[in-house]
Amino acid sequence: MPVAGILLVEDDPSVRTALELALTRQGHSVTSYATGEEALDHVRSRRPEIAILDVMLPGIDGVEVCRRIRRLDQLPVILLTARGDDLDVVVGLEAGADDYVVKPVEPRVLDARIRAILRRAESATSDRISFGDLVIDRGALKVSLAGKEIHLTPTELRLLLELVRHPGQVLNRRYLLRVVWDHTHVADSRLVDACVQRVRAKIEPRPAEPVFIHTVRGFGYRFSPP
Amino acid sequence: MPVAGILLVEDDPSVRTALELALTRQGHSVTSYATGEEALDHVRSRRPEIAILDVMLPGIDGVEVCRRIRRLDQLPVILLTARGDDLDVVVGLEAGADDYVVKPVEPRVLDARIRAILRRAESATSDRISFGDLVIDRGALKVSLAGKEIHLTPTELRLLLELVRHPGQVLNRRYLLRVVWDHTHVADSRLVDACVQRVRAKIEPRPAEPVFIHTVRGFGYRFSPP
DNA sequence: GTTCCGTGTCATGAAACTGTGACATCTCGC
DNA sequence: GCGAGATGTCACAGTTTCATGACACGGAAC
Repeated sequence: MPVAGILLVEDDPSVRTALELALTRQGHSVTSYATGEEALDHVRSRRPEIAILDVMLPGIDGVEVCRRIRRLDQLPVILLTARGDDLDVVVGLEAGADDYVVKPVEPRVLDARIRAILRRAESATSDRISFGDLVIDRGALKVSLAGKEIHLTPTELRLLLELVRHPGQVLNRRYLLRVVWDHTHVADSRLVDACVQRVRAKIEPRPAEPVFIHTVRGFGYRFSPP
Repeated sequence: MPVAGILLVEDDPSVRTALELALTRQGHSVTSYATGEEALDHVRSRRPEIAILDVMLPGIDGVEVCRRIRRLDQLPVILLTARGDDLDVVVGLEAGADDYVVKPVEPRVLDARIRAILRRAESATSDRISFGDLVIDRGALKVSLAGKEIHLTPTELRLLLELVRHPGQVLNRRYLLRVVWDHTHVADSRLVDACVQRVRAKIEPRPAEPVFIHTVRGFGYRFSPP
């Protein structure tokens, strides 16, 4: 795994120092700033591999920094949001963030997310990803199973792609509703379940015993290759 | 450290046997083949955790096997190359190998490389913590003991995660009721105890003498690794 | 208009989960 | 050793959660 050049933006000095220290210990090379302006300069001149932005910043806030970074570069971005601030998540993802992490964050968790995203960014050069018989072509938006092409509807495809984006991770229904469907939906609904069933019916050899999309009772669904 | 399912491909029977024996002794589970074709079949059907490929093979050579494995899966690959053959190394890394080892190889060295790569692969996708034999993956919401996956129900999992979040600290029943259950529960019941008992039954080798979740009489429970 | 497709909702039944309370067992102070 | 209080153990039924299939609605294609 490559040692990453990380750009960290966090205005609280104690949090910033703590994170910088922790990430350095994990083997990353970190540069940190307190404001978005400095960070944007850094992106332009130094080309870091990944940016970690606190959402609440003086001056330009983290989401706006994320948006401007997107205009400059394909740099992966992780947003740090205050606990339970759902709105931030929606806006952040819309601004093009690759992931978000709720503060206070454990260094171990942040490190895991960084590595996952870097790995994802690495493998994103090839638009095709395969899990055994299942091949997903993200460029052509085509899915095939054992060489045979499978037709997925737009919603089904978005759901599958979102699950595949986080292989092995459990994604809960609220998150899926927000990301796969648009913003405001009734929380209590079996909509996600129904869509998962539809995808399973198409990609699972035996939908009753799924090998790709697993149900995690009480939490959500997890994509993990057989 | 997890016991790895290793796929070994080496056409020289004496080298193959020697390596297989050595790796098995180090605690790995090894399957070996003499040709790339058999190996690819194995990857498709059995999903090993890591592949070790000799570069010089009859039929499809090791580098090509590596390339094809890459198309199938994100499986880590170690290439075995003959001494001093620089060209192989470059080609091998281009084919997507994670590491290469020069023959003749000392089992101890090979084992170290294997463990390093597995550790990397492990921490790359998910955040997990381990306490001895007990491994808790908070991203995948999976718990395993001595490599064997353990199924916990939602409440059991929430309880365990809460205890693990505060290792070494005593958490009282009122606190656990509030955090793990929804605050609307009577303080005086055997609820917490029953749930702790259920978790113990699953993760403790000998539930009667717990090594993970300890009872602190009069106060509550404490998670502390053995 | 009609037809077809995509999608959200709902009813149903099966399976899994969980609170409860009775009772057993343990621990500690005496 | 005894007793009281604390904790462990267990079974079971009510509840929750999910899979499944049917259905209705709206929009796009024709």
